[in-house]
Amino acid sequence: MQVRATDPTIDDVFHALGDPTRRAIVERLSQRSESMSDLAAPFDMSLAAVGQHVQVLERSGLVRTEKIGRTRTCEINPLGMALARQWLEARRQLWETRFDRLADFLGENGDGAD
Amino acid sequence: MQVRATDPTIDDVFHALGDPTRRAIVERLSQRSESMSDLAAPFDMSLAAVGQHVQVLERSGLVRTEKIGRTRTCEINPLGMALARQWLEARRQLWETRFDRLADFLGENGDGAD
DNA sequence: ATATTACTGAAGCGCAGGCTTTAGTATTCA
DNA sequence: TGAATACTAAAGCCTGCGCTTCAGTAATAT
Repeated sequence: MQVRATDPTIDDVFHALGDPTRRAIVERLSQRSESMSDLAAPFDMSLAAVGQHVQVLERSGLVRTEKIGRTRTCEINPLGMALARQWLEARRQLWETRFDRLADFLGENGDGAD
Repeated sequence: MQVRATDPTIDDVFHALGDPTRRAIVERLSQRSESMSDLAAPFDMSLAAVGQHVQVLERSGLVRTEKIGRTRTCEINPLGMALARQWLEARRQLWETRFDRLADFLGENGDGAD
């Protein structure tokens, strides 16, 4: 297989999570690590297709794989999840800060003045 | 405009966040609410294109809009962010629980036995 | 009333991306 | 050693999606 060495970007992560099949793969692997075939079995598509999804997930830092003998084991890679969480958290903080400043403003000036 | 009444799904949210332009829109709106034209100005694409992105974001519960007179103001809708965060958090908990159980197992059995 | 502004709808174009199939390559089993 | 297993690489198909343009509507400015 061999997946690129460059660090995953936020774009990689969210693009990867944008596909429902890939999210389903992440959901499965969150519960237990699995071989390619076991992972692919429940999906209504070819093994090759699932393999392509796993490659995308690997490049995005959401999944890590290791090949031993002829079977490749897939497991969750926390890095990708962390990146996604950080992005969401940063936006939330910006937005909440703004919201708080508004609340402060209303609290200082408009105290029960209706 | 008029965006559908049905509740946004996780699929809606992550599909919406999968596009870099839409994430950039969310980033801008996290800092300040903006009219359509102001929002679109910095992007290297037509107003219509940005409008389509805003529709997708609205359906996904990431953005809320209100039209007053002829200008439509766009602002962050916390719902979409919350959905995304919840999904990530649920996966993280599953994965961390597994990790902890492994640590417990190693702690109970393999204490300094190398 | 006319012109300008601010969007909105719809049609169409081109390409990325998800899937399949086929044909491999290792690895393990008998 | 030959057969089966577990992937993997590559090519091609086709749909969806991001974008454009153009035409239209409604609100505001002159």
